[in-house]
Parts: sequence; structure tokens; C-alpha cells
Amino acid sequence: MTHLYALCDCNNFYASCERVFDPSLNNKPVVVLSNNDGCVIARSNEAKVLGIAMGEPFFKLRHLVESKQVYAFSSNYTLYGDMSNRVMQTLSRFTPHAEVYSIDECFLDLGSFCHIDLHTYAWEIKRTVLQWTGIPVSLGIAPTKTLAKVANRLAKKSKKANGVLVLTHPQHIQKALEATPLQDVWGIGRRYARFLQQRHVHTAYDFSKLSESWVKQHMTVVGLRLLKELRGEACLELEEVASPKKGICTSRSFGKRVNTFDDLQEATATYAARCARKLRRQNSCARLLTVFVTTNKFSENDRQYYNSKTIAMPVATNSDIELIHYANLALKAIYRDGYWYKKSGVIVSEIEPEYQLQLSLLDTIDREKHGKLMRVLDGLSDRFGQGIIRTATQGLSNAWQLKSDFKSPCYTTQLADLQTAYIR
DNA sequence: TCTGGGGTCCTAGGACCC
DNA sequence: TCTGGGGTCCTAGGACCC
Repeated sequence: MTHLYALCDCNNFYASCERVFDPSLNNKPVVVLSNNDGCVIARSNEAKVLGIAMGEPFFKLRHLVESKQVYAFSSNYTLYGDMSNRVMQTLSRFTPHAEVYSIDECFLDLGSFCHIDLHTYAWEIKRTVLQWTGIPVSLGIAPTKTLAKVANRLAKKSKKANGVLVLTHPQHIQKALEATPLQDVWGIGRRYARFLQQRHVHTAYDFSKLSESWVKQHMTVVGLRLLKELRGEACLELEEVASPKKGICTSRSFGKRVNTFDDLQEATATYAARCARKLRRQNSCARLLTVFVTTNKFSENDRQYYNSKTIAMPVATNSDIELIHYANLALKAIYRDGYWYKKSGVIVSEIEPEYQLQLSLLDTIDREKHGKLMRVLDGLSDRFGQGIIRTATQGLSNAWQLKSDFKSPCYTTQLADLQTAYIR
């Protein structure tokens, strides 16, 4: 049985999402900013042409935004998440086997579609997604996932391909590998790229010609798998069911630095509640909870402090109330007066399925009651937005809240924002 | 002044066991 | 005085991804 994978990738996803609800942005340079409006994390093609780099600090292009040469948006993950679901739903109509690989990418197993005209089918997918969701996508099709990634990249780059490239013939595959710089191969990061370039390996094709033993010796089994994938031997399978996460982290830099315990506590409690929500989504509980705090390491004037504290909880939990309680204890243990804090975070680990908990004889908590409360809480959050109901510890202060000066409405998920959309 | 956040997998080396 | 060999578990750190 021949393997055949398609990688469907949304073009400039976050920027495209903003455009769906404001078509006046079409053909204009659009950028989307990281949390706290710090730096650029997504760019429309027009913004790329202007030379705006990925990760560029926002202050460097503020003048372009003020003179309306570039349109900037704070990131709106509620909107992007919902648009992503729509795209994935649409894609699932085209194959029974799909893997949502990231918020803007999906692998499709087309193994049983060998007999049809793949190029035509890919165009049908592309057209349908655009029509149903407003999001432009590109498709690369090849015998392995890694080659599908190669195909997808070229599909985007090449004018002739115009967003769809099928790589099934060996000559086409070789040409594609020759046209792919080493550092653009999926699985080759900066370190390996530098290491290999020193050894005169410059393209994906050069890499595919290396010996298996050499690659394994210098790049572990991960490199070896990559080598085989590029040679057309499928080593990476489609992962249709996302496996539960082994660690969950919620952390943010604050909108401005804070120095009181109360502000830090509100932020940390809020992050603990988000971790709890993420745990409940995947029906699991965590045994360990870690809190960390840090000052701004970029600031040369501030005194620096970093610390973290891990607590083993008596019974694994996913309750807001419990996680916030332990997060508070951990924070108290590491908080020191006299520092300007810039970031804190909560990590939960040792994650177990909700239904097979190791209970403790000394457990004093009514877990059933907590569970019911949390289900009500989640229902309200779904309807009215995250954080609409919260514990007192999470507070109402906004000293630490994210800076988000250019945020678009959550057009697709919040009633009030939907009304805004109609008025526009 | 401003410089993101959240993950995974693999390996080496130490501790410990029989 | 010579000085085995296998296994597991854990952790830290490196590399990568979007």
C-alpha cells in the first residue's frame, strides 16, 4: 500500500483571520502581534514584501502603523482558535483520516485516493476551504509527511504551483529537494543547519545523499528518520487522536512590571485556573504543580530574580479551587519583596486520566462537589467568555493584565462582538 | 520604553538493583 | 588481588516544532 499524505497549511493564518472580518484589509500589509503587543508573529504577503521580519519588535514599525502603511492587530487567540476549528471541520469532509497538527496545519491521509487525480482533488479542497471559511490554504502532497512539508513550502513559493503541489514522481521529488535549502527542512533547526553546512550540506537533496550511519551518529534516530522520510520511506504515521499532554503550562509576561504580592498572586491564580481548565478539557488531573516568577531579564537596571517551587499535591486534581490554593502556597514560598516582576507561570505535570485517580485515605475534599462546580463554571465560560466567573484570589486588578491595544472583536464567539460585526 | 508562549522527543549520565 | 553484566528509573539538557 502506498502512503500518500497531504499537508494543508493556512496562508499567513492569523493575518488571514483578521481579514475575513474586515475585507478592507485585503491587499494591504497586515501584521499580528505577540502578547503584550511585543513583536510581530504573523504577516500578510504585503507585509513580508515591505521587509517586516518575523519576530520584529513592534516599536520598530510603529511609525508605519501610525501612517497607515501597515495594519497591526493584537493577537486574538479566541478568534483564531474558532477559525481553525472551522477550517479543520471543512477538511474532514475530504478524508476520513486527518491529523490536526497545529492551529493552522493539518495532515490528510490520502492513501486510498491514489486512483483519482490528486491535483484536481487538492484544488477542490483549497477552493472549498476558502469558500466556506474565508481562509486561503496551500496544499502539498507526497509519499511521506516530511516530503508533504517540502511540497507545501514550494506550493506557496512557486507562482506556477499557485498553492498546490503534488510530488509523486521521483524526478519531481528530486527537483523539489534540490530547491529546498537545508534550513527549511522540517526537523532541521538552526543548530543542525549550521553543523551540516560546515560539512557542505546545503540542500535537502545534499542531505538525502548522506549515509544512514553517519546521520544516526551525529543526529540521533531523529535525524535518521528524517533522512528516510526525505528518501520517500514513510516513518511518521498520521496521529489522528491527539494524545493527552504530559505537562501543561500557562505563563505570561505582564502588561507592565509589578512589585506587590497581591498583583503577583492574582496573575498566578488566574494562570492556575487556566491550567485547571486545560486539564478538564482533556479529562485529566495533575499531581505536581510548579509556580515560577521572574524579573525582566532584558532590563539592565532592575535587580534580577528567578525562582520556582514545585508542590506534590496529595491527590491529583483539575479543580480551579485546589490548584489555586497550591499555587498560592508555592508563590508564598518564592515571593521576595523589593523586585519588579515581569512574568509568572504555572506548570502542572504528572498528569493522570480523570477516571483512574489514586485516591488518598486522608482526603478531606468532596471531589464530586468540586467536579459539579467546575462543570457549571466551564459552561458559563463557554457562553460568556473565559474568566467571567472566578475565585476571589484571581481578583479584579488589571495591573498585570496583558497589553493588547489593537485587538479585533471575537466576531465568531461572543454575542456582543458579533453585534459589533454587524454594525460595521 | 518596547523584545511571545506552549509544547515534544531524545540522549547521557548517575543512582540503584540483582 | 582480581574486578561482571545487565537492567530500570530519573533528571538535566539539547534539539526541534508551531
